[in-house]
Amino acid sequence: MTKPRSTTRPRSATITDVARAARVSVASVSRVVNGHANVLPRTRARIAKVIEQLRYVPNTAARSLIRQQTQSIGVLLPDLYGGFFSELIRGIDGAARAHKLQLLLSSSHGDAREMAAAIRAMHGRVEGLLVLAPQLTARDLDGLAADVPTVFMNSPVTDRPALAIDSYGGARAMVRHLIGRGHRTITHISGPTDNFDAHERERGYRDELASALPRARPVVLRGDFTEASGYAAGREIARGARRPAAVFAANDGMAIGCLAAFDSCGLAVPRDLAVAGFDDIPLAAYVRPPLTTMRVPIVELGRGAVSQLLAALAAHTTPTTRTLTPPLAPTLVVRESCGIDNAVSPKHAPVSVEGHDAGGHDDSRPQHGISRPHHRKRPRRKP
Amino acid sequence: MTKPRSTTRPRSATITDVARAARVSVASVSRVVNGHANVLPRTRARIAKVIEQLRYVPNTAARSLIRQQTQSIGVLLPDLYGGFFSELIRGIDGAARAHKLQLLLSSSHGDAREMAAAIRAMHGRVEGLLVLAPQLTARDLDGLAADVPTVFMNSPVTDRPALAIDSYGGARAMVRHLIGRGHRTITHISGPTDNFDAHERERGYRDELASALPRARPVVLRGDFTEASGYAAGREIARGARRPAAVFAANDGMAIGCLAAFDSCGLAVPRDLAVAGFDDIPLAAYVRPPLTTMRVPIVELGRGAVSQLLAALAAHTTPTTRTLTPPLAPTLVVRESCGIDNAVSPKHAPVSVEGHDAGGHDDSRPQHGISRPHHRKRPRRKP
DNA sequence: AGGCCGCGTGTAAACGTTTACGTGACGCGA
DNA sequence: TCGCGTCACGTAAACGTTTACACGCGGCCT
Repeated sequence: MTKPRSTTRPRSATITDVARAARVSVASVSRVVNGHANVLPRTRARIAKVIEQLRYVPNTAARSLIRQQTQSIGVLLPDLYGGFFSELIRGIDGAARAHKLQLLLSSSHGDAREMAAAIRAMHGRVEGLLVLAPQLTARDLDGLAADVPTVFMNSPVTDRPALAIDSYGGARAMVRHLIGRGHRTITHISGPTDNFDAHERERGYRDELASALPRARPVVLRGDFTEASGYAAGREIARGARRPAAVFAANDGMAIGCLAAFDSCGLAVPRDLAVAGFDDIPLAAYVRPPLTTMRVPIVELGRGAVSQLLAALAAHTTPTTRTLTPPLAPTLVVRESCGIDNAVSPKHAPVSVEGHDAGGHDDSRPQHGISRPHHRKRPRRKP
Repeated sequence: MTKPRSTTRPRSATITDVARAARVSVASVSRVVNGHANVLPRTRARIAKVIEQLRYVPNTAARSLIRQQTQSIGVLLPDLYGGFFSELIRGIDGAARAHKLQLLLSSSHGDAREMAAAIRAMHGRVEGLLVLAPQLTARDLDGLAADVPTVFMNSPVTDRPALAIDSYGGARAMVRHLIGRGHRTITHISGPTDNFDAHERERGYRDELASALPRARPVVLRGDFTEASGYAAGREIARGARRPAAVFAANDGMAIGCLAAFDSCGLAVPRDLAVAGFDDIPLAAYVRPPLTTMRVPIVELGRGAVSQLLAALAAHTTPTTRTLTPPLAPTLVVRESCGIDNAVSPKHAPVSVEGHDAGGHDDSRPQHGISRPHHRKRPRRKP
């Protein structure tokens, strides 16, 4: 495959090389590199020139070793599939970059053992950890990353720093909305059994239903957050004897699968039944009909987690203290999939009619309301 | 926010601590840690026990320093928005994990200067680099990561190791397909001007059109790979005087935006006109109508790039040699958005009718043809 | 004029590993 | 019994930095 022109790469220049070439000690070079004040201008210039010539870059390992810090944080995710994770990483990456931190990424962690192994592998490489592990129980999490500062996201931890989306409240809000639109029978498509968010959303659905419509019976189909599982659930609903007035899926992917299933069965949304999702992934505004959903501040979740981690690090504390950061509230985004109000023009640009919190606008996420390319913040680079 | 129980974290155990506690030298501890043979079973056991007790983990920085290797690779992406990147990272992450490599991720690099800065920041932290920079020109790329082994993905490099998707060939295949279905006027929605893939796809469109329909005039609307820009282009097409028979968007996101626009203008796809995309992102099968597109082996692209990098590293060579790895060929995936053949059942599960290369199945990507949740490889963990 | 301070620069220790080499004990054949 | 090889283990150098401290020099104050 490759032409074997086997050129052995030369060892790159060290601080000693620079010192020798500039006829100074390594200390002075170090001072110049780190921008300390007490170096004579002409000495500094001479050293800088040599650095340039030799293309010297300080060895990170040596620096980490002596300084006892790595300038990087670790991110552990269960998976990378779907719109949620890329948005989350975008948020984390942005915040990390702003603080000049490198990001060590690791995904696909099923159970607690895999997660523990990944954490061990990061030991010493990172100052702290960001962990998203909704599939782990409180028991699993207990003592998991005990000796490295860690912020858990969307996890059932009670005694460690954490940051979560208010899935429960969001689900209640959505059910309330659906009931407010007159839907009396609402079926829920839930996420994986072992998933904390899935559990919270289902709980919100059940609670709101019980409190607002005490006589209605909850109906739950189990999915796994994929479009395919939503599709399967949709087929089942369409075939079923008593078709519900509305379907509330625990995430947008399943809602979209559900839309596809209904379409394939000849059911029209929202005419025959309503469909709602959760997360407001970027594509939710572009499916047909546009999807009513709960917008989750994903990018903020990432940013917030980084901030919290930095706070813990700055305090030089073992962050075993429970932070009181309130969960991030999702906001209702009303689109056509649940029926459109008389007033609102039904067939126009995929503009979101914002719910409660119109102020919670996330400026780092591509807007999908505005359609002209030149209105966009910055052009995307890849398909 | 946090209860300020300011517990200063104890310095974690070093190899010296272990050696002292086990009453051996550091050398023996090192031997045990690294699984060398020449240590007596009972000594080994004693040391292992102490390691356990002290929860000793070798300091990565020190190890990197002495071994001159970091066990990690860097990944540089222009952005993280959209289904393409998360799939790519999935592929890279999987391959990296298989080789016990850590992943250092950095995104949002607009121009060559930002990219160079990011590369400098990774110097010494990584063994090699994976760079996806379709927005950089050959000039920009020249000498960019000169002293660290690098594999470029989808970039116009000629003298460095690289791995690319055959965007040009894919575009030609898609146009050929559209023409084969009888469409005589085909409009192209292209990607950003400065994007290599966008350029290649447009070139493929133009060339195939010129060769198969010499009398047809190419029509190109410029987008930026976002759904919003596809939506805008779709509105423009719908409003235009001479509506084309088909629209070929340079990626799926724009095609989906386009579908939304047509729907909002009362145009039916594929009845009134056909729409095709590129990439086959997971959601392409779930929009209405399901999207005909070119499936790009994204996960393989990631895996392949890792393999190539490892090969370069193993050879201890400066990989300034041009690898002859052929570009990865996309495969045509025919769905309903371009009209369905008489034979094929039009309204059923969103099954893809595979094009040429039915063998090129990617087993690590969630299948969207199979709808039952328990058929899935593994459950997804997060919304 | 002598002492002191400040400043630029150099020396060397330290960070936590890995590993080449040395050392002593032990077994075995001559 | 002596010599040699093998084996377990220890000693210390090396990796490339940062930084506390030492040092020498010049200028200012008394």
